[in-house]
Amino acid sequence: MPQTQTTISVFLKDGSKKEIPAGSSGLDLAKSISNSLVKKSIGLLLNGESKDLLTVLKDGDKVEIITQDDPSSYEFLRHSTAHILAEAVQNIFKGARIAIGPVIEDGFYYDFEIPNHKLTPDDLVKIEKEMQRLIDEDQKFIRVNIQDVSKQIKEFKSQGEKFKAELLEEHKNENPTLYVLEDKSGNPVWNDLCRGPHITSSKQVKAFKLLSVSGAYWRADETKESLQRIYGTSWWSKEELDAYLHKIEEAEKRDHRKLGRQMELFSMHDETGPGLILWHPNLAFVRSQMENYWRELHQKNGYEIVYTPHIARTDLWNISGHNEFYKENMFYMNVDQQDYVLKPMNCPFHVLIFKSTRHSYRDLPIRMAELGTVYRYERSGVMHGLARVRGFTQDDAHIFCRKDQYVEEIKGVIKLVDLMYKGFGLEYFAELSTKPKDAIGAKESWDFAETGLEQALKEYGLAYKINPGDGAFYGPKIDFKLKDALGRIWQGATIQLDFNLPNRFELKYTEKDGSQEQPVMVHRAIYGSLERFAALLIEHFAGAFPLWLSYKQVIILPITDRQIDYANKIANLLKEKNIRAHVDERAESVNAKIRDAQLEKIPYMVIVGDKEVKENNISIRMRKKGDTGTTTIDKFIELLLNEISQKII
RNA sequence: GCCGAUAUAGCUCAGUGGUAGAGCAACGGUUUUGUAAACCGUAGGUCGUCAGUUCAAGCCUGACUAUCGGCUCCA
Repeated sequence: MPQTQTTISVFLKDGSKKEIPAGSSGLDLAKSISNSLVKKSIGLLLNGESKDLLTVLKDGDKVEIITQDDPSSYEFLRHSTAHILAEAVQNIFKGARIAIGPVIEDGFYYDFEIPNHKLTPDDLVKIEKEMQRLIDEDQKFIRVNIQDVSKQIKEFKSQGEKFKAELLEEHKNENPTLYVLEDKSGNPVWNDLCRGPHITSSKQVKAFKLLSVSGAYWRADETKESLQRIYGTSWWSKEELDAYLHKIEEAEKRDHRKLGRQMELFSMHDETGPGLILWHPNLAFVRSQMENYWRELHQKNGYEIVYTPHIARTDLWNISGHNEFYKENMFYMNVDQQDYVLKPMNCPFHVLIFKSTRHSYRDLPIRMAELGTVYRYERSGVMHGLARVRGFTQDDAHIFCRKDQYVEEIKGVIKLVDLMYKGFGLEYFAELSTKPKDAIGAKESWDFAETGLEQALKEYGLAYKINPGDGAFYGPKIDFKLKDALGRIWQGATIQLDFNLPNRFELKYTEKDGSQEQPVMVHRAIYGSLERFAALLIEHFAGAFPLWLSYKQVIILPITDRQIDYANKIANLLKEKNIRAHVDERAESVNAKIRDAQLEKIPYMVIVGDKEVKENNISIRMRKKGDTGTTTIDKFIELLLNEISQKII
């Protein structure tokens, strides 16, 4: 008699085998393991793919139960919260059409086309209320295979859901599924075309918040429909949500634009125009330290420093191709019936310097560096403090080398990047961007350039990620991303290969055998732009710069004006050692002086009263640690000089 | 550039059509202080710009400019 199989075997995360009744779902599996697991179970990692908890398991499946403790569980939650958002929006705004609603870092968004209504922050409150109502209704997420695709497309179209119809048409051969939300009595109340996976019930959404509204385009294409986007976040508990909101607040406090005003770092003015920065003394000092450090390391590492003008005749940009390919980003001017361009890049000038003498193979590599200020027309909506501006200074350099030197040169740049970032205590990681679709240049050039970059990364031993198709049209690149104190990512150094300019300017050098060869040209920047890097430093340190970058390093606070002379004497001793010391001579209480110094984020306060004068010592208060007691002036100077020279963070 | 919001004293913000307000900062005075804010007083504004509606506009309407949240683009 043939036996029907009544049990199946699945393999758990630890590799162990588990027998369960045929037809069991992931939830059944969890139940068979423990009750506490059931409570925390959210979804499955089934044979390496994220799946609903209710997915029916098959014999031989590898199953991992995703619980709330697992970071990937938030994708289930947030994606599902996005669906509830969409349902709520459609309940409130009849005729609203839904586009897409993906999970993003720490949250989600959903795009809508809402005829005749512009969403306001007040609407978010209303929508949140409706979402809460839906959550409380305990709606079930039911996965349904779309059997008849053309029928479903018709249905979407008849409902006006043109975006969903378009998406389904596109994915019709990928076993498309629909997620239906059912109310308590099992009646379908809403659905969305979706691959899933989802949580099982709306009730699992314990803590969510809608954060902002903004504009977006259908398929991120500005020629297509303009949509309204709602951003939100969602967490397993109120505590988690509060912690997240607190983190956002902390980030806002560090915003370099806010600190820029508070700490008198920089300003911008209507009279100068947008995206043009005025560096005030406090930040100008940070910049000069950045520049000095840069100069020192570049000179030590075989770079030669050059200066080039801010404008050049359009002729130059015609040769370089910028006047053709970069036109919409350039500022033009006409003087004495001559056309000039405000430089958007430094490279053509460096190329001209290279070209103005003949080069032997022995001369190479030539590494030419400049802190070059460039101007680029940026569209009006994109400016952002120091991080995105129209005038900025690049720590630019161009390396002209032979093919056989190329990999070593790239390794040299990586080493310099590593060295420079150490001075700021910054973590970073690398990304390799390869040939894009609209690339120019021969395939051999691209292959040479890409394999060379990759080889350099490997030989240097730096981990990297590949971004296929993300290179510049004229060559591949390595990007360095910096991580700040809050874990946020900033664009840092970039290394780019350029086969375009050597061609256009017909660059040559003489080889051993007398033949004329074209040099390889590497374009690189390590800070990227001094403006953006300064923004990063402000936010990373929350304005509390390390000693070597601080404009005011020490402030001396006499307790009464009897100690002013003594305070000035100490200030002079410090100044003799090139330590930037100031005296707060105001007729304020010590508490007020301390508070002001603390708000100014001055690293060291020296407090002197009658006691210190009598004992010829000083009392130190550190910005980070508070009162650290008394010490001698000599010891204090030694401490400071060490901290400065070591660039201690 | 696009979608949406905002623009009041140096800064942060209040002010729903009828004589422009607060706190901090600034300035003057008093206080001489021991580890995050002493006290009193003075001054400071064509309410982003330009037009319109109204007997009357910071407030309503429009255009422009800038900023903010995004999109797109990017160092």
